[in-house]
Amino acid sequence: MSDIGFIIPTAPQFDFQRTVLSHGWLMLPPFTWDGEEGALAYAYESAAGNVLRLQICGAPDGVQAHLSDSAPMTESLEAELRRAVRTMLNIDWDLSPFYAAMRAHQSYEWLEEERRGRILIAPSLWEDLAKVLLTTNCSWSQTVNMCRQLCLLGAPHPNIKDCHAFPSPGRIAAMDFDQFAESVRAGYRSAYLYELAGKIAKGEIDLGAWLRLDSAALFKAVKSLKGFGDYAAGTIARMYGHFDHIAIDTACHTMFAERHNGGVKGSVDDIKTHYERFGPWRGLVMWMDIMRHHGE
DNA sequence: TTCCAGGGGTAGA
DNA sequence: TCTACCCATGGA
Repeated sequence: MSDIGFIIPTAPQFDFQRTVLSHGWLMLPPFTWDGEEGALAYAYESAAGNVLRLQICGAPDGVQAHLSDSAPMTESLEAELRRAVRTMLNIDWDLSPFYAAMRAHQSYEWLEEERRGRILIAPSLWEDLAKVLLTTNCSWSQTVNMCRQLCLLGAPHPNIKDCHAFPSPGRIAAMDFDQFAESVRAGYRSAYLYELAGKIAKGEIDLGAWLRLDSAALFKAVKSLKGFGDYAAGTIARMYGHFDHIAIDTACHTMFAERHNGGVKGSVDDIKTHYERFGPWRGLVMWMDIMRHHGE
């Protein structure tokens, strides 16, 4: 038990900042990112129903986490928070086989050198599903806006203004649909989101079981949800450690055209064919290509 | 005004 | 399986 939080040791290949910056998730509440301090914060709703502001920073040979709102840290809460941090940063991924496989390919040395490949996710699959749905068929700025509005429906922090946890499925399911849709302003996506929340709340979907599925089964399960197609299922699969699908969206098309296809837009089959050479790592290589391309 | 963004559902061939 | 057409929203 400690008021200053705890440290989770990490393997040498782990890079906190690279993980946080692995995609746009750090911009979506209840995450906030302080780039100058290198601190990631997350409004976390504990199993006991308390909303806490969890702050996570890089530390020598590990990551350090603490509650920035002086909330008391009990032993069981610390265990819960440790699990959440491990999940969010995908700390338990072993990327050694990925780096080893990529040594056979030219122009990808930077992956291992820069310890890239680890991806930031939410503490719950429900939250990631909801967020991925909010990336479909809209600009990124709209995704951020919709997510912000969605989060306002979550349980509020007791003494930090405008700080809410991500809304639980039950919290959404308990709302009137029209009120929900008017709050989130997610267009036709609102119905898909509301339906998903309802199914989880009623126990018709067990996302805990989904976490134990293999790549093909998880992909299929996500695609069975309304509003989730190849892109969304591939994105979720990638975030949960399965890289044998390519999540093709406009960002992928743009990157592929400019980086691999002489500025000409390629077909979906062109893209799939190009990445086949990376076998089970193809989905991760494609995403790293996007991130690399984006950073240039 | 039209187009489009980290797409996807559906009807009809 | 493939193709149109439709879907709410907000910024350009």
